[in-house]
Amino acid sequence: MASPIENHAALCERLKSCDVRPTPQREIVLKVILEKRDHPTADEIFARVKSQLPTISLATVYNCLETLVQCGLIRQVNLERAPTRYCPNLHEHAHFHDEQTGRIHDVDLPPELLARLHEVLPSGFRASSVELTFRGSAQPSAN
Amino acid sequence: MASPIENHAALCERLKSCDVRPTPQREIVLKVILEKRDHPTADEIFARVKSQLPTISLATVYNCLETLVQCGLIRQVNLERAPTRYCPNLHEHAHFHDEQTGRIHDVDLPPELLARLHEVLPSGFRASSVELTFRGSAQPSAN
DNA sequence: AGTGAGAATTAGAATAATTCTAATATATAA
DNA sequence: TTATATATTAGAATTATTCTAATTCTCACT
Repeated sequence: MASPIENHAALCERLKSCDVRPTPQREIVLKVILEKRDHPTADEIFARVKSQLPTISLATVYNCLETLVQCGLIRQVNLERAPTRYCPNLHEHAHFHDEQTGRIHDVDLPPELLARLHEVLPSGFRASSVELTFRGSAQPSAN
Repeated sequence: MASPIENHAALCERLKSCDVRPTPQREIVLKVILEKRDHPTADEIFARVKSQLPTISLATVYNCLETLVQCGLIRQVNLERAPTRYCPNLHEHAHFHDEQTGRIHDVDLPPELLARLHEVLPSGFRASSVELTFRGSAQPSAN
């Protein structure tokens, strides 16, 4: 049902393919993010990782997250002034921030719409990434 | 050339029309934001305001900014983990964050594109606001 | 014009996410 | 195996922002 459970070898491969040394810490940080399709904060990730590797420090979690974001294995989501959240979904997508519940939902972005977005840029502007965030409320229609 | 200089009466009117008490502090905070088309941080606003009202405190600047954002007289821009910035431009627009210079540029959004964006939301999702941010570099073509 | 009640301002302390520091441990190439 | 660069660690430091509690102001009503 959920995303496939990444095993040790697969996780190492992912890291190595990005020229990142596969340390146990990085591996577990990546694993806990991939195995749940939510948007945890560094603190939440720290808690999840700690249950499997109790000696890890928060600073390491931050270091690992920075590395993983830099090499594109996870994404970073910044909403308002709230703590940074991390996102396993690498497809092009927007975020919907439900103001009632605080929950974050992924919203798929059709490629052609993404292309349209880039077209609004004045000449001379080249964007390497776009961030799109909706704020509002989601009816619990049939979730 | 720049935006029209708001005088005392006009600024008061703006505030009153939002059911906000027109205090000298709010008036000057609003004024310094309106009179320059950039995206200052609270600290920068504090500095600008202080030269005209040296007794103002940073807490008041934060309070004023919160009030002005809430009543829609200015906008808030959150980029990455950087300090919140404030924006006098109330037209629908996106932000382009130049990674080289750190500068923020406003990018106009055609209303029909804005409408298209709302269409990607699954049924049951109602967005009250959209935030669109590009990150990249801007050629200094003919700025 | 004077007054009272609620609202705004103030200085400084408190908070909280994140980054830094410097010492120790680990991974990998030679 | 060993050297070297890289990663991890605990805790201190930083920094934007919020909170606190005392003071001052604004404005509706006399």
